[in-house]
Parts: sequence; structure tokens; C-alpha cells
Amino acid sequence: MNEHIKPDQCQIQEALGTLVGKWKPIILLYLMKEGTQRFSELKREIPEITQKMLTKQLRELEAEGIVAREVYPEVPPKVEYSITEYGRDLQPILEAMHEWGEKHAQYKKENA
Amino acid sequence: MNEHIKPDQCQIQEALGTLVGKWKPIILLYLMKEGTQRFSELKREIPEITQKMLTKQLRELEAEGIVAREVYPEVPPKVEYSITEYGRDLQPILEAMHEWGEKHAQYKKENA
DNA sequence: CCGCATCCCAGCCGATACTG
DNA sequence: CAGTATCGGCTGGGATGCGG
Repeated sequence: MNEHIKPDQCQIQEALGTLVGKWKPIILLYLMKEGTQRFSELKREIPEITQKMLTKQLRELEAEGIVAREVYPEVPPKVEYSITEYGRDLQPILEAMHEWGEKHAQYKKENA
Repeated sequence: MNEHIKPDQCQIQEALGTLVGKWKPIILLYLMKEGTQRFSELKREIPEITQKMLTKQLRELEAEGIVAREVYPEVPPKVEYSITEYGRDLQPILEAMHEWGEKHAQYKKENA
């Protein structure tokens, strides 16, 4: 494949926009790995995140159609989050980025 | 492949860190497509960018080992930028993100 | 031609406190 | 349990101007 993306109509930012956010990749990985998760489960798995940020990042992912939010009208409240089918399309990209990221971390150590 | 990245040792941010920056993807695309480019050539191809930002983003890419910077000590000055071999590894990822980005732009239009 | 210095603002993110 | 509300710091990025 020696085809080049035309820089002037590049859609990379479109993808970056959905992934950028301090906690988004990690949230997506948990949802992809564990499946549907409650808010409190995610919070427990990512202890350093604040409730505010967890809410915010989830809402943004939801707005992009990548994460689904299901509210159960009970007391106490229960809200579940999951990856949408559409969101699954991101998985190979995340994996590729993770793999490259590992190499890059190594590279930086060598050239430190 | 049904292997999952362990979220607690995810290196996605490592890759995102190198790509995030308002102009980085487009700069990389130009360098990948056109090969070695002078500062002023890039500036001409991306007119909306300021000199300051072009310098800054190039320097950051250089610091990551993705872009090479060659200075010719002439008057007037001449500086050339190119993708390093190491940087080429990013190309498939950029292509995957671009492809997903196209779909996503479409998706958002439909659900507008 | 290439780049640095300065000033400025918007938006991300954290800490903390409060609520149905 | 799953959120909001408020305050405040920090940084990315734009505008503009100077310099070798």
C-alpha cells in the first residue's frame, strides 16, 4: 500500500478528538475488556480519577456514540456503561497505538 | 485476536502524546507524502498555521525522534525536515485513524 | 528564511463540597 | 450510588513583534 492520505482532507483529527482526554483510553479498555460496567465499578478500577472527570469523560464518549449509558430508575441509582458496536471499531486502533506506544517508551529509554 | 490490553499498563497515551497537537497529523502527512520539506514549503502548504506553531510542533516531533531536522548554515538560512525511518512506523496508525475518522464524520452527520 | 519572546485567552483537569 | 456546582491552576495555541 503506497497510497497517501491527502493532507488537506485528513480526518485524523476526527479520530483523535474522540480519544483525547486524560482518562478516555483507559475507560475504553476497561469497558472493552470487562464488558458492561457500573459507574462505581469503573471508579473502583481507576481510583485516581475523580467522580467529576469520570462523569465528564463518559458523557463525551457517549456523545460520540462510542459508549452507551443505561440508567436504571431505582433507589439507590444504578447506571451502566458499555461499548457500542460502533465503538468496537476503535479496538484495533487502540491496540495498534498501544503496541507502538510500548516501542516508543522503550525507544525513549534508550535515547535518554 | 481476542487478547486484551491490560488497562493498568496501557501505553496508548504514549502514542497519543506524540500525535496530539493541532497541526501534527497534517505536518506528518505532508512529510510522508512529499518527503523532505523546507520550513517555508510546509508553511506554504499549511497557510493557516503560524510560524510559531509550525516551529513548535516540528520541534516536538523532532524530540520524539519522528522527524529529522537538518540545518544548512547558509545565508539565507535553510532548514529541512523529514520523517525518520522510525517515524514511518506511525504511518499505518495514521491511515487507520483517518479511515475511522471518515466513518465517524459520516456517522455524526447522520445523527445530527 | 527561520525562529524566538511576549502577551493573552479558552478549556482541561483537579480538589472539594453538596444532592436526589 | 451517581451524579452536579464552584473555584482555581496550568497549558495549548493564537497574535504580534523583533532578530540573525
